[in-house]
Amino acid sequence: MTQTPSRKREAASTREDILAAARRLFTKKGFDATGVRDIAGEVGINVALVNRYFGSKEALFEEAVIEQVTVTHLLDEGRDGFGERMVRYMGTKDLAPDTLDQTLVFVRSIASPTVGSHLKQALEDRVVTPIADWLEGENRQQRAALIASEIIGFDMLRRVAGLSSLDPEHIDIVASRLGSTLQAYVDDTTP
Amino acid sequence: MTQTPSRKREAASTREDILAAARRLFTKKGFDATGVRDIAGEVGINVALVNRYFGSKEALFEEAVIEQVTVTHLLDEGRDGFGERMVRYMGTKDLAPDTLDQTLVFVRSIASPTVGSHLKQALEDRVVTPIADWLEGENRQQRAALIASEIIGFDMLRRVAGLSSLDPEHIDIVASRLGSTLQAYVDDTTP
DNA sequence: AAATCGAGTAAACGCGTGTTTACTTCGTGA
DNA sequence: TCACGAAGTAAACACGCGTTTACTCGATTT
Repeated sequence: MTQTPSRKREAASTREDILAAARRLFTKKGFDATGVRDIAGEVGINVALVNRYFGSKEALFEEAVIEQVTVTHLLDEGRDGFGERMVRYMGTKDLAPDTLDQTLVFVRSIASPTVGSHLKQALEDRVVTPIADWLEGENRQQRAALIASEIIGFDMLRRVAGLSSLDPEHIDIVASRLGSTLQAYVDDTTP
Repeated sequence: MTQTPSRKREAASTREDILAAARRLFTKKGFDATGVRDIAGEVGINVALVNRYFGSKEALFEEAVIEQVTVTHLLDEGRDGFGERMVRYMGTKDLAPDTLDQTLVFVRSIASPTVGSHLKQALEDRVVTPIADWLEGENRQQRAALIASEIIGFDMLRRVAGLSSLDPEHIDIVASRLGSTLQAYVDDTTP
């Protein structure tokens, strides 16, 4: 009597769909505020499949987010002009991204009792330390931490807190100021 | 048969105790991760009293946290030497405060579906705008937003993410760098 | 064509949450 | 002194969460 409207029936692509939906929702609302039923609903599948494929919501976060955290692609273009390049990249990002966004997911999940510590570890191991290794000179770890704090702080206030004075239309003012600040940390020159 | 071990029976001081415990726990774990039973347990009262005195957990947060957000006391000493003074103040704060800490409660509650928007409004109205009014020259709103982003970003990575390279023992290196960066925003000089 | 095994579903479980209701206890003013 | 109102308690309510169990369906394989 009750017919079951079933899905595509392709394990691999279903898994990828879950990962994609998880990245989108974790980015948008953070780990705690995102329910597994939200994710399943977005994909159009039953809730049980999430735990079937990933074991737990926490393990899904690990694979969908933590394992994707990287910063090396931003360092490839070298140290020259890093500051302004970085600010322009960060300052013109879309306010409502539909893919994994590292700053947003970090800020919105860092307070989570479940995955907060994992995010801290990822920040140290996969963000700050690679930046420190990429730098030259002394006090690399501190300078790398300061570079990260500037970028995350800026991105947080613009896109999470929604401060309109940091909108892209004012990007030129911001880019020259914040950009030269970052560059000073990169070059190890006192500004 | 069941005797009820009752409390002090003083409404005013009980209310204050709830406020104090709420500030401590909201600071430590954020709004969503703090339960009303946690707060009541810390005070040593029944859960029902929280809603009795404050109406709801959200209203309690409003009175305990939002209404307390201010930045004017940091601006009283004037613009000279603001940068280094600010960094030394921020950089030596205790890692586990037992009182309301604005940065911690902000970062740990900004993703909350319930109070996140209230915190954004408070940041704009009670932090950034007062700083902007305190500044001189052009582009005050942007410079104020950048000052706030530097401070919050630094405090976030040091105390929320727990980056050890930003510990107080390295405060001198950080203070001269981040301090002069902040001062440049205050003085409106390109660094 | 029948058997098989994995993809997908439906439904419930146990738990914790914020909130509310009904009751008990105590200090105080007429 | 005694009743009245406020302070506090106990217990349940309704709901949403992550997770698990039992089942159905359907494509592939022999």
